[in-house]
Amino acid sequence: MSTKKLSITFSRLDADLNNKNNKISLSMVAEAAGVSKMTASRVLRNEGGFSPQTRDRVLAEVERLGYLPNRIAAVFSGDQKSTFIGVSIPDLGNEVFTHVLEGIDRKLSAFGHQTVLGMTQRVAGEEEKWIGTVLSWQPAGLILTGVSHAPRVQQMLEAADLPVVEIWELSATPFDMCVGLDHEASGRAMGRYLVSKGYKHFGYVGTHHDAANAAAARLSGFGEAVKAGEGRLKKQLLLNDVPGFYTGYYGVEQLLSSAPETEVVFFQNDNMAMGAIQFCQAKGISVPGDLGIAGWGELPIASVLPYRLTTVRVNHLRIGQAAAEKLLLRISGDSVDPVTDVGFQLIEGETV
Amino acid sequence: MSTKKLSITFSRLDADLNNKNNKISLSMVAEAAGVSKMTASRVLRNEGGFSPQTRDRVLAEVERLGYLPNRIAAVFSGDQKSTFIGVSIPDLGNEVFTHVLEGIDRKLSAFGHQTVLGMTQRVAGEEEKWIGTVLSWQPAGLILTGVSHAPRVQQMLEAADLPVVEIWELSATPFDMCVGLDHEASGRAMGRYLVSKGYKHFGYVGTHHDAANAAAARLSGFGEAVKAGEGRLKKQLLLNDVPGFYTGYYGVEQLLSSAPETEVVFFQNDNMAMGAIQFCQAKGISVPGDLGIAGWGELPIASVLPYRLTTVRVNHLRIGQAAAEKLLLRISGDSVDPVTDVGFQLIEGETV
DNA sequence: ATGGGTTGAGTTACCGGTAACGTGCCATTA
DNA sequence: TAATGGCACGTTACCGGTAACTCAACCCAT
Repeated sequence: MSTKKLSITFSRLDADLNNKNNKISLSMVAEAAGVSKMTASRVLRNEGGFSPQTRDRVLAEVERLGYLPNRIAAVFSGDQKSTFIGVSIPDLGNEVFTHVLEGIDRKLSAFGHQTVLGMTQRVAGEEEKWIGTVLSWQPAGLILTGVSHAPRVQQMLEAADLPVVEIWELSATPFDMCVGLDHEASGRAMGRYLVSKGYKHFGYVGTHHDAANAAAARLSGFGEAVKAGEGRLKKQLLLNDVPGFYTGYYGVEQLLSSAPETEVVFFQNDNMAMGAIQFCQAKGISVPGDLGIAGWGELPIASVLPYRLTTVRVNHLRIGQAAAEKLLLRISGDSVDPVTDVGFQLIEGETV
Repeated sequence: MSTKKLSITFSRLDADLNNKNNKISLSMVAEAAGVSKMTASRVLRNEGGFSPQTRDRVLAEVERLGYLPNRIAAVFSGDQKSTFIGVSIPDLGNEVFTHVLEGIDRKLSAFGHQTVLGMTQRVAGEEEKWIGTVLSWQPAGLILTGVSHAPRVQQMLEAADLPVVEIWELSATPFDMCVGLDHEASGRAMGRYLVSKGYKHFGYVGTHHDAANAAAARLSGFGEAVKAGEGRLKKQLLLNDVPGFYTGYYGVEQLLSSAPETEVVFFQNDNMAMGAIQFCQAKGISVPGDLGIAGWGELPIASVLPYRLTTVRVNHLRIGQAAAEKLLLRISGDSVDPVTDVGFQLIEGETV
């Protein structure tokens, strides 16, 4: 009996004096409720092994003291994994990825996970650095944009041994799991469609920025289809700038001045295509009469046009959701189909 | 000497057998390098108190074993704060906030912090729940959108005792710090401008969604200016939908059918204004001849129009950057001006 | 030769939780 | 009645680092 009292006294000192911050800890709650912190822990995790009265006393003290659990400590002690999911996307300026991100975060947060953002690929080597940092926080999983990573990234991911979803591009041999679409096929589809429309002289305007690999794959598929259709891809313009309205505007201007015989231009994305349309309006070039214009990615913004933009529809939100779903399934131990192809859809608009 | 060997042997057992995951821990590195883990810790933090030879041996083992530090443990042991910054924004669908977020993340990541995303305000009470969760991760600071929070949120923030920046709206008495603009003044400015253009019959179309308080403040300022200018704000339409093209399109249709005498409409944002312009084009209503249209927020997308949209320019990126800067300053202990007004600028376009 | 400061370590205790195990107490049951 | 078992807790040890302290060796000045 006397030992017990001594123990309580010590516990009080421990709980009240030793916390550096003035935060309420579990032992303080436990002490206030007159139980051991293990019992308090059991109550909070609803693990069983306590009486209703004890439960009520503990919960009352939690409420009264405004106790907030320290998840850092819990992770540290427990299963060694946090509820963080690291999500790396190249850029938020690109509207496409904001939709992907939204899809991801909606799904993740619904299941008690937190998105830790990483805007990488603006600078080379940034992804590698970011992955190192985020791994040091013991995340439950990662979602990475793109399928090509630095060799050291591969190593780190293997060592970390956690679920990883690569999104945007598709890979037959993903590192772990993969959600995206066949960009090359989408470019090919657009190429074939434009060939079928009778065009002979093709142009392409894109950038070096962005998820460049995916765009390059689209261009490759496009070029292939054009060649197969006896057309000529006269000019491929790759600007060193972000893909947006302005790059589209000036890109098409530049392309037309060096290859005026171009009949139709395929753009890296809808934003650029719309910049081009604005250029044509400003210069009195009729679309599609004088010049055909095709975009990629079907942004809702394109609906501002009085006519429908010819483009490729991709369900961005679904990419994000599917990626998050795969990750959650893997985390909960279910077996998961490693590759999901969300596909694409050619939108036959009125600009070609 | 024999004691030391024993200690090493024990340490090996400890390091190799006791780690649940197969991860490399600091003690394993230390053991491999033949030093204590404290020394290894000193080397890794470059804290001094070790010889160059020891340093090299430790770093070599770090490299060889692919050691990744466990920040969770470090935070737990050390100063009890992580490098996480919780960022709550209402919605990524709204392009405005993606720019804010980009500004935040760029700045934060440059200083070694991680953005933990929270998409709240879609559902009431969501913010409160999110704050509880994110606080349990011992973040270094928070950035919250909006200045009105649930009472429990106030309590939790006070208890957590960390830097908080409220963004978007301005508050004379912020919880801690504040970056934004005077939405009411911006609405008033637009109202005055439209009055000065000779309009008498005004309309407004917005939504209940979104950072509703800010939009409501704009409407309030707008209505005040209209009244002061002897104009009449005939119709205020508040839709229960997300503010975007479609809501703009159908909103203006609905407004005109119930108040056809309206001469000019102020929209909650540029997206809606552009939807309205599309409606007008489709219906043969001349802008600004038959109907004036004004937006808010100056989205780059508005540059697609052959004429410039009358709107209010806000430097979204700068809001994010300024918020991040304030937070970083506070974290590093500097004194910070609690309120930053990023201002706004009326863009006199060609749509009124 | 002695004392004091510096240098390069090692030792101990602890952060706030949780897993694993131990321990009274009471109700059953053989 | 004694053995048994389950319930409601308490104890201990530990996660992977770091702060604070200790300690031996060495250098230099007295």
